Amino acid sequence: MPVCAPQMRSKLARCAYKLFAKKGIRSVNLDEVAAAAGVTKGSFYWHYKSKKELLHAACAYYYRRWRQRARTEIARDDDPLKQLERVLRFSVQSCLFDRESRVFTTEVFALSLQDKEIRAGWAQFYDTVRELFVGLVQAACDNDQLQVVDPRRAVDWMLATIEGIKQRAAFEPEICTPDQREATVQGLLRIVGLIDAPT
Amino acid sequence: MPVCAPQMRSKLARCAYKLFAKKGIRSVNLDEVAAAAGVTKGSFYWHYKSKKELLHAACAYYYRRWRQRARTEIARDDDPLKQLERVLRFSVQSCLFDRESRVFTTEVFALSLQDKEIRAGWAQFYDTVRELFVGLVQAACDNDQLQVVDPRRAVDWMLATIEGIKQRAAFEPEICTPDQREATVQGLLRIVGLIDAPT
DNA sequence: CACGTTCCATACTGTCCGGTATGGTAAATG
DNA sequence: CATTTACCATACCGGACAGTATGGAACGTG
Repeated sequence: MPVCAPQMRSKLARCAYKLFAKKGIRSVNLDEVAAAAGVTKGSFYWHYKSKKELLHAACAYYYRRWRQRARTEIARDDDPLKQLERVLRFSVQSCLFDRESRVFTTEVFALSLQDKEIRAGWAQFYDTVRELFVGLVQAACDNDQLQVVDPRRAVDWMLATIEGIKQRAAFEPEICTPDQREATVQGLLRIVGLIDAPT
Repeated sequence: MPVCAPQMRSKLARCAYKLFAKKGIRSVNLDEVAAAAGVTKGSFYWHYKSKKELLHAACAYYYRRWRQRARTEIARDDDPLKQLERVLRFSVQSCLFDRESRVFTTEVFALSLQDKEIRAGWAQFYDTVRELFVGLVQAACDNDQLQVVDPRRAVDWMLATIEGIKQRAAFEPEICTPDQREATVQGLLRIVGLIDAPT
């Protein structure tokens, strides 16, 4: 008995992510997803029990990939501040230039407002991202490259701004240039340093 | 021949907004909207030619109301900086405490990624909001209450952060307190002052 | 009062699509 | 070789829902 279910299962998740990120989740039907993975809907339902389960898998795929890329960026440098800057640059890069990522996250976020499980998954992802950034800021502080009293607070502000920039990028393609990206990274670093002054 | 079409037309838009903002646009059908306005789908189609046209009307309703409220806040004070603070407080208040507004704007934004007209409407609204804030910042500068070299740039950052806070509020109800609101307003003012330092 | 116009209701159609029922084929197993 | 299991295809079902067809009541107008 052949055992290749894991491959096809993850392939379906990957294809689903691609399609969701291109056309929006609601306007992608399961026939398309199955076709993109080279099978039909009948066999799709052998691997997943519903469209929602597929969406979870697609989210997991996206989350995992984000973390991987962030780790890769961190590994490229030893200096804590540079590491922070690299991950920031990667994040801003995604917001400004990766339309698919924008579409996918926007759709997932919209769905999360109506669906508790989607929301829980997203919240958990947000937490890991935050902890990652907090760790980097903390390290830069320990290394005397940054002075931040409340790293978590500062990171929350920074992440909020990044989300907002992602939205703007959807409407104002003119801000999507490498120069803007660098300016944005520097601005974000300034927010980190600024925001935790006592209110 | 009775002429009350305008009333019912706007009533439908209002009810549509309410429902869209509560349950999400995609999960509201026209029967519901019609019923909420006290009519049936048949007569709905006498007032609107499609669901999309209704959505545009609902957006227009939301946009108009936002501007009205902002104007009201501005009218409450003469001091430019206080005016800015008031509009900021109103914006943050919406993000933190008005779940319906969050749902509606999130859904519209998600749809705007796939639909050119929705996007155009949203972009235009964003522009008016930005100009409003720029005007307030400018006035505060002229009044020597603020020093900002590039108000438009500063406002863009501020608005981005506000959008991000709106997202976080959906996941972290614990940040939705009056204290947090005030801290957020002050933090935003600091961003305005900070961000336009030369890169 | 006849007639057109406005506004509304009822009932229907057509389509999209998630999900299911069912059967087939290839490989592993005893 | 018979049988089971893993994996896939075809064909279908049924519900949800946008949009339409049609008719009726109220009111203004000639």
